[in-house]
Amino acid sequence: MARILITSALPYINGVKHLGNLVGSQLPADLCARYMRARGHEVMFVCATDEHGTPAELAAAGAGKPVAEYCDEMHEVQAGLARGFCLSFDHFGRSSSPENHALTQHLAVKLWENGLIEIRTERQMYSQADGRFLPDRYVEGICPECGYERARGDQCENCTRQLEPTELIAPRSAISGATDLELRETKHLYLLQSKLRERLRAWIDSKTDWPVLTTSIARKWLDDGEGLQDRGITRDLSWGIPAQFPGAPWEGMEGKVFYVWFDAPIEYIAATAEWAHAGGHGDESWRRWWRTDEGAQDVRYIQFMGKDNVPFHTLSFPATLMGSGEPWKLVDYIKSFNYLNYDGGQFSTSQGRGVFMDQALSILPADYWRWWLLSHVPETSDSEFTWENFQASVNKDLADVLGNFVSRVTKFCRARFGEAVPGGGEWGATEEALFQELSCRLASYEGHMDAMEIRKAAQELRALWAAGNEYLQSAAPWAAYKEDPARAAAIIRLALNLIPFYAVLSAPFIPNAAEALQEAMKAEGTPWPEDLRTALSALPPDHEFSVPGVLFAKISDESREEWQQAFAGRR
RNA sequence: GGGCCCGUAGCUCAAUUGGUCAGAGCAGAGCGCUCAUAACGCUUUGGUUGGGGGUUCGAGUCCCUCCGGGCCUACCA
Repeated sequence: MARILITSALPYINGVKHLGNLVGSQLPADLCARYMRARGHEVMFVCATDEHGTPAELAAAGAGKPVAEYCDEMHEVQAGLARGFCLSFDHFGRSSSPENHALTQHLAVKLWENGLIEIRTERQMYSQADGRFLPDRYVEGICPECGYERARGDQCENCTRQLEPTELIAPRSAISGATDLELRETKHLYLLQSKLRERLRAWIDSKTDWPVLTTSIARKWLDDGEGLQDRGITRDLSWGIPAQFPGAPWEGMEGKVFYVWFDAPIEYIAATAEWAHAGGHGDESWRRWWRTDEGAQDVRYIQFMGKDNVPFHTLSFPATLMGSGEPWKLVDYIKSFNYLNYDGGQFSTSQGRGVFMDQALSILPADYWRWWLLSHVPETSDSEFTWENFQASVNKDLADVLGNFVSRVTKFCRARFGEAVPGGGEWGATEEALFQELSCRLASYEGHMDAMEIRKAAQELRALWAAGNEYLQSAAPWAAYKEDPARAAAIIRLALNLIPFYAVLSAPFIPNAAEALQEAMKAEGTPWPEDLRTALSALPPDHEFSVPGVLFAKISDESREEWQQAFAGRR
């Protein structure tokens, strides 16, 4: 038994996330957590809402609420959606928690003591009308290069030229449109990542099993131009973790908070502390996951995230932990994902294009989405959601291959033998062939899951389901029943035993359906099949069961077309 | 501008990292079965691997070039 620490990139507090966000971190992380638990490993799976930053403040203002209240509400919304999708977090925390305040300040102080933080003075656009400093991309104006009127302070979308906000002609606030912008001096803490460059490089170089996608992004940042740049880790905002020593002011940092990207990954640790406190456990119970001097030396830590998050997880966050000089657990494996596109384009929050988490659950059960999303997860390149493909996958894989298998077996048994596992008869060569195939495919499934090759695992799982149908076809219990009812009983006994077997194997992908199957077969608590023959004899003769209702209803062409229209986006 | 990734059957994706005839699922065609959600099983059609050039005994895989798509470029998160 191993100890596995799993974190998913934190969903930003600002609004309901779409399916592309879900499949890019939380869902595959949940698959991993469920699988690892099923294999008997001790798992700590944490996630949280990422609540700080300018967009949260603006969204709260837009909703006419204090930002704390807005975050309270949105956290509950996101937590509810996470439950709806059966995301099995041990704890779903908040980056605004007291635990994160304390830990973020603690780490900043350590970095300061180690000479890895310094105060720098810089000049930044300030909008009097908005009463706030504006991040570069919140300043809009005319591009000095091409004359495009809606260029942003970081880059002109039209001619792709990189800009400074001060270069814009007729700059205005993207928030209010105010033009009374002025440059003001402001002081900020900078994390001196450049001093940690060689340590980070050595660490990245040691990760030989990481995908190219991950290491190449990290190396790019390490080596591009003048190498890894120091990074400002504070902002002039009111909502956030105050940039101060624990309980004491930090001279020059009055009224400033830490930058959201400094405190967000620290929340991985803090969320584990939140878990401990919520459960009444002592501090040692979370520290054994995160401190290599307090038990975490044998922990395997896996992070899940979209590719846009890679630089922060390969460089900034490790720099924070390394630079503290304290023995914090660093990530062992990063599983990063590409993007999911929607029907020939991108998901768009602003245009309402694509399916969002709340909408998805309002039209179909979570398992349908989980199966499609996981079996099409953008592992190697961007992938594409189409309604036709979704309908075909759900109908074929879930309804026809798995659902119908359960249906035909249980109904046949009920009609011929009643709702209990029939005894008698012998297993022969046909069953031997099935055992051979199942044991081969099971090993392959486990191999793919261990390596988190999710698409391949899904393919293998489907093949395991299909093997049940193949077996029924070749054993033909309906024919055997006429000549030799005992033989038919033996066949059906094995087929019935396949149902809890499938339930256990499928649970990481489709937990609700798996549970329904276990319940119907009265086989709750079935363990992972360590020995195939034992597992397929688990339901003994006379064990009662009930015929489950339709496990997966098919998606009709009418529904598909209706949804296709409904989610195509405004305009 | 710079960097990275991708392009394989009508569709969604594989191909043990340069090595047998480029494989699966879906869709299409044919046959079989009748227990089942008109479900299942078997067989089968379909590819000059985006175009062109090169290296090699051998290229989907490496190099060059062109075409098409995507991502990153550090103050959105």
